[in-house]
Amino acid sequence: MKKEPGVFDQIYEVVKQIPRGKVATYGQIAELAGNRRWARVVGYALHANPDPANIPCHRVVNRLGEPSKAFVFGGVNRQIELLKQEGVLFKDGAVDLEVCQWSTRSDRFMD
DNA sequence: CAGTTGACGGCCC
DNA sequence: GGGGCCGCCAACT
Repeated sequence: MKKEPGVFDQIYEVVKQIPRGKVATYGQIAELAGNRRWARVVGYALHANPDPANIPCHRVVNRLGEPSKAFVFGGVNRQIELLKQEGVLFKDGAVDLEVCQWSTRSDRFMD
């Protein structure tokens, strides 16, 4: 009985593909998952986060580059600190998307 | 089965 | 410039 890969699974796939030291926005994940309209679904999917061990939800931020309040898994501060440890640049509590927003294309150029 | 919600995004006022 | 509303789709109750 295999469960069909629902929208959630597709989103998880994308999130798991986020390289260390980078972050992605809900909208971007939704788009990579197949539809950018899933932005809300993405939030829901990460909220469910059935496998946080493989789903770096802390690398997922809103379009502002800030983790949501509900992100709190020990403190929003905790999340930011973790990202900083991965090499993510921060801008007054928010991720510097200009530099750390994950891009499938830029990732190729990273070499 | 139907209604409500939801860790968002974008546009309008 | 800031705030509010709607829209999208799926999952949850």
